[in-house]
Amino acid sequence: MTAVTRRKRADAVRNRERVLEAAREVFAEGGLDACMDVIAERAGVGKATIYRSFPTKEHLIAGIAVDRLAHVERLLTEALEDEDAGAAFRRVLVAMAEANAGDRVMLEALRLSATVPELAEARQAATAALERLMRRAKSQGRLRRDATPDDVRVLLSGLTQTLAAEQQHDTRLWRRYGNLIADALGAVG
Amino acid sequence: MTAVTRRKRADAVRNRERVLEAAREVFAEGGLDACMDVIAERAGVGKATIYRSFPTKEHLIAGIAVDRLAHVERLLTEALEDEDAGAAFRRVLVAMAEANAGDRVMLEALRLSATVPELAEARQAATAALERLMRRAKSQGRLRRDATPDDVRVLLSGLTQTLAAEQQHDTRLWRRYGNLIADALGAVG
DNA sequence: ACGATTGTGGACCATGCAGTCCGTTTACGA
DNA sequence: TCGTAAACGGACTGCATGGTCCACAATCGT
Repeated sequence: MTAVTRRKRADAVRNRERVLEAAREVFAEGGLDACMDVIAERAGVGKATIYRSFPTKEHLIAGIAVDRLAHVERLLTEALEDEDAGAAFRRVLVAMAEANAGDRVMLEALRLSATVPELAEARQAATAALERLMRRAKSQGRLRRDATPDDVRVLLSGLTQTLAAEQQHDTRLWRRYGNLIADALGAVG
Repeated sequence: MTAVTRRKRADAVRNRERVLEAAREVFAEGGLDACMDVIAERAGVGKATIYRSFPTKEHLIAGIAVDRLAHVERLLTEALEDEDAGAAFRRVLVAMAEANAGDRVMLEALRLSATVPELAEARQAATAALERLMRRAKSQGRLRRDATPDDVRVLLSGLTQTLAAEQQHDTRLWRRYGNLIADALGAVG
């Protein structure tokens, strides 16, 4: 019963990273329907190895989404420092749209937050940050008063799915749509 | 060699209609991933019967999309009669958003227009009508000059996929987003 | 250096689904 | 009414894919 705690083996850690990276790429290219064999191959790893780090495909997807959400939250938190909340809001929207060029995973994956608590938590945090930024922009009269974080999610998510499914990689296009959405929500900036 | 032309059997015609109706319902509820067995069951028909009218699943989907596109084209053509093209444009957008509540098929199906010529044709016609309406709205200064029919498609399509996937049935919500998109494109009306 | 233990990979299994086959049934025309 | 050709339905096939198993290999603590 001497519970000797051994640290995780080096190859295991390395492979987990490789899998995540490969999954990001493959899902970005082919959507969430991409199959596990392809990811394993791209990662240069057996299929079973994936399942040692992620119990199901959904967990793998959620893992990626959690990372991206954390990134978005960081963006939002920084944006809160900006004097001009309207401009900051628009900037974040455009940045998110740009970042999602070729990455259709995150917003599509949010439906898993019912299944994966870790994801639900990350989502909660990001939403809260967005909420704060939007409140500030409204108080400065730079945002439609009835605009909600959910509006952002719905409009961006749809945009992402559609453009990504069409293999659209032109960054200017994504930036343009980011701005259109900002316009829709009445962000002056 | 006496080529006696017999008219199609009544049950065949009836079943084709039933299949289309069932497919519309099932796809609307579960998305295009819904499987053929379910559609057959819902239509009260054997699976093979579906394949007698539609050679592949894609053709079935395209069949539905063609109908809807024809409807949209009618809407657009009527809208062209309106004095105020800006208001008419907004009205059509909202109508399309409303009509797509619970029906995620049409815009998602457009990618099949490469495969099914009939669909490509219907799409072409609808796009042309939309183009005319938008040109008119621009000339009246009621629409952003850089707005394109493709913008409408991308924004609406995304919206549809996202809201429908979330089983959102509140019509007011769809109407609201239709208006948001109209705002994004600078439709004054 | 070496044994205990953790990790690996690819063959394997189970499942779900698009599409086909064929013996049976039904509508049409005379 | 009756013969025939068209239509039917559900069992069946083939395939793709998520997930598991286990004999073997790499790693870590001593």
